[in-house]
Amino acid sequence: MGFPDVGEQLDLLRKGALEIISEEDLEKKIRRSRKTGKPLLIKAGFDPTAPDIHLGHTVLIRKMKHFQDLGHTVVFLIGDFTGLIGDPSGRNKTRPPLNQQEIALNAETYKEQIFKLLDPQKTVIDFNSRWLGALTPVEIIRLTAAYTVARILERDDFSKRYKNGDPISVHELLYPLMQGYDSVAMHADVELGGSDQKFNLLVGRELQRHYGQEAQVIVTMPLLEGLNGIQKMSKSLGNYIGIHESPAEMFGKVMSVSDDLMFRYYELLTDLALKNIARMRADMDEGKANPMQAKIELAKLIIADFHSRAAAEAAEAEFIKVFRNKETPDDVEVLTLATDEALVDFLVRQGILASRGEAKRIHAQGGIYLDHQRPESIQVMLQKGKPYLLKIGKRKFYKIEAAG
RNA sequence: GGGCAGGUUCCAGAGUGGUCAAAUGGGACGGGCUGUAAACCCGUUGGCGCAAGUCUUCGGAGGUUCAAAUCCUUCCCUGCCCA
Repeated sequence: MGFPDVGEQLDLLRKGALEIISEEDLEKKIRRSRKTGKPLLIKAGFDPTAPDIHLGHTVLIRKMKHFQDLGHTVVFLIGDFTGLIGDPSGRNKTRPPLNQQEIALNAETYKEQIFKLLDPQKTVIDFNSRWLGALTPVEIIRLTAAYTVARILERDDFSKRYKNGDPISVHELLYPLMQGYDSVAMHADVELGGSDQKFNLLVGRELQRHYGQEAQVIVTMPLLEGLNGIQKMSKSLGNYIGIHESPAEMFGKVMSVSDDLMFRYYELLTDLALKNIARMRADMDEGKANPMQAKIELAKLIIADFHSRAAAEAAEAEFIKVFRNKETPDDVEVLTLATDEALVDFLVRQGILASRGEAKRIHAQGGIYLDHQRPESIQVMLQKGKPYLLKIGKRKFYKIEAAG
């Protein structure tokens, strides 16, 4: 069995990609691989410290899957060595080295997550410490000689930081070189990355040429905006949807996205064809379609990828129940009460609210409900043995029951 | 080694002796509205206190002053320039 034809491959690979440098090179490589029957080697690097994949990462993983579906070899590269540096986005500092055990553990977690999209049989997992850790100081010096400071400072975030007078440590300059060397060591044909990786990926091309290899093709994917639609989705910004999250959480988070951002999510997080998405948007603009319904569909598609269709249906039903019909959800966290206690004290002691001040504020704003009523005062005594339904804001529900 | 400029509340960023728990923006949270946890509008955003008020906070440590985020000393960190 051979590979699909060249045009077909290119079409799929182009979908959603921001840039392919260069398409001619890619076409050439695909053509050759078809002729020789040898799959292309696709590289995509991941941070070893954060095996907590969110939807932002899946944009890239989905593209890996496309390559995989076409019969190419996808290498999920864990940057355990480059992780010591931390990609110089400005925020990251040098990280404490992870030990073997931690790395192995993180790798396992990664597998469990990425295999929701990728085929475990066909995915190669590798670690760049295998070759980077084996480099001698002399080899490292030779590597650093292959590139100039001025060129590294061209990198967008370096140049910004440099102009702003923000600190740049020497080891950070090594990051692009190290990542580029990975491509050399692996003889990568294609490297995938987010658009913020473009510079690093290009360095890979140059280093491969420097070491006498054919340059890799780079494919960059857009960065997915986070839930607030402003910054990119990231764990540290707290604007993400993790793929391990419960269907209910995913559903709620998708629904909280603005209608505009919804289309973006459709584009990057589903396999829906672009023209269908465009039609959906047009229908909505003409008032023929309802954005809420489309958002519900999106949420269901996403949940089906990481959980199941059934879980998606259940999450929808629950959402409608709670937020449209304003009923109480099925699963409510149960808290226990051992003795009579004033409401405020209970809220703070349980860690539901951070302080009595916060409790007071929220109460004053009408955000505390006890048995569907806004209590006169947060000093009301909760009586042991009596069941209560507590609601904070629109979406935090608790049942209070007697202890034991 | 020398000179200069900086380090502020979740983030960005004002403030340069009292009127500062500290402008403004972002984020977050609460309310209203709604077909959505969209959009939009309003409000809140250090602790304790019903409140008046009080305590802690502006890189660290000391000091001056009735009074300091604001002045001084020193230490740490960052940037720039010179060597």
